[in-house]
Amino acid sequence: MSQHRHPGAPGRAGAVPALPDLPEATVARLPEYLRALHNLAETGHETISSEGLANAAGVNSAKLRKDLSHLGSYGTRGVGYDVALLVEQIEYVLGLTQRRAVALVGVGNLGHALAGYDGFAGRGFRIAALFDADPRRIGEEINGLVVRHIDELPEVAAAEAVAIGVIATPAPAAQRVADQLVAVGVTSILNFAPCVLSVPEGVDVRKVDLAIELQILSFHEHRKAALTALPAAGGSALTALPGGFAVTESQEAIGT
Amino acid sequence: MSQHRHPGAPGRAGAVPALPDLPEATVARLPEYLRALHNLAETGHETISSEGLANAAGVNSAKLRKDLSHLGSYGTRGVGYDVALLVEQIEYVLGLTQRRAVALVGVGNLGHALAGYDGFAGRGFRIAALFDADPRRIGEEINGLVVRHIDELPEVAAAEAVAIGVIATPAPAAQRVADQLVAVGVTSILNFAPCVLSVPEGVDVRKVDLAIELQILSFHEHRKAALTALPAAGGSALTALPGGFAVTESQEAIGT
DNA sequence: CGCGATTTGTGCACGTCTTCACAAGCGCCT
DNA sequence: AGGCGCTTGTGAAGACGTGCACAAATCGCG
Repeated sequence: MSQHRHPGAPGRAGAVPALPDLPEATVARLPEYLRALHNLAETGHETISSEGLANAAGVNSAKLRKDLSHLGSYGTRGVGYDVALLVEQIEYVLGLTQRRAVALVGVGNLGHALAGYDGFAGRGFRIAALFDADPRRIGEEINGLVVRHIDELPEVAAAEAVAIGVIATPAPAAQRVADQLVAVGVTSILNFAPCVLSVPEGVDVRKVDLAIELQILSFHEHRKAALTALPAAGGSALTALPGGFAVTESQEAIGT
Repeated sequence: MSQHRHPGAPGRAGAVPALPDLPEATVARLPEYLRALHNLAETGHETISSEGLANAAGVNSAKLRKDLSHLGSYGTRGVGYDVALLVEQIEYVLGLTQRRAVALVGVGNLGHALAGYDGFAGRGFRIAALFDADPRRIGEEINGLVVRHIDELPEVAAAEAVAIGVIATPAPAAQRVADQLVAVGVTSILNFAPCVLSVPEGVDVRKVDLAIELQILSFHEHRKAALTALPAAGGSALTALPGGFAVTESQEAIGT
């Protein structure tokens, strides 16, 4: 490789290929690749093939190569990818070269856990402040941070340059909190409340709903049970049949 | 509608249209529709148009109609959907007519929060048991459940008919736990540990990684900053340009 | 009873994502 | 130096998901 010195380095090196606009599906996978690469780096690998990285990240190797090709050509044919270089590239593209400040709103059950979760610091983020609306929670200290009242958001957000807001409140409070976050200039929100947020254009919202994940699993569980209960039936016959297949319900303990 | 009485009712009614195989994207949205429908039912709506439900669920109305059409025709033209009927249908398809037993492994920071989260009970699930490997945690009571040692998993899983496992352990322990869950017949796993699990075919794994969600947001944040910093530049010029656009980094507090 | 307003269900076209398969490139060994 | 094996990067094809736009169906009203 002719160019072994940071083709698109984050820091001061001039030649940044700016941001290619990546397919959204690719963006969603990059963090997984990054995690896998960090693991590989710790276990002493200096280079890794697409096959190897794909396995570590749980994806198809062709997909991985296409994903990485969108960032530019950082692999070497016959050898693989330089782990350190790739880490640097992905971190740059994801905007992780600076530690982003996160404001966490809602210090209930889940909020507590998030505030105490140490997985953030190691992955490019810093919880800058905790907020809640319940007076009884104000002043409480969690993991070295004091819980402040949500009305103090404007001052704190400005002082800490908060870029990302995390909502861990009950659903009824979430929209109001979202509005407050948007009002202080936050343009990215991670929403744990089970409700839809409406935000102005330009603000990104990602939603994580634990019950929804379980319900999706439940569907597949239901489906697997139905399939094992009707081993030979060829599908087509099932579509509109009125004859009762009440069986599908009873079968719960699966293959075992 | 000629057939207004539960065309594919869950319970004892015979004529179940079995499970149509839904597109995965549709399955992922059904829980959101379900939540919205429950809200609507509580606010007294008996019927709802695709437009109304789509708004409540945060999706396009055509998409919603197409999704629902996969379950069969449960709407009335000129009127809309019967809320109660639709709830029943979706709950049936998702396999929520029975309360599924969930085993939660790992009662650390996050596990504690999940164990205390009351959003599960109302949405079709029942946390049947808590497990951990740390002897200091065994015996602790959370939300009315006692933490047991992971080695007791086989007995408990059998007694409680556990169908779904939730892994909230640190990453290094996750694969081992997954193996143990699979060994006792669990075929659906929700994984909060930041690592890839390998499981036999037929076992479904869904992953939730908080840091990944933040990193995806970070990317968009990075991109938005880059765009506002280069308002007029027409994209094409940026692709390979060596001239330094170091600006892209500094711009943090967005629009506002 | 018929008509118009309303809303569902869907055919179609388009864009995105995935996967295969292979040429081009690279390093190593002889 | 040359050839061989390995791995990347990508063209092309197919699967999948989305959204428009409209025909078909239903209700309510005159």
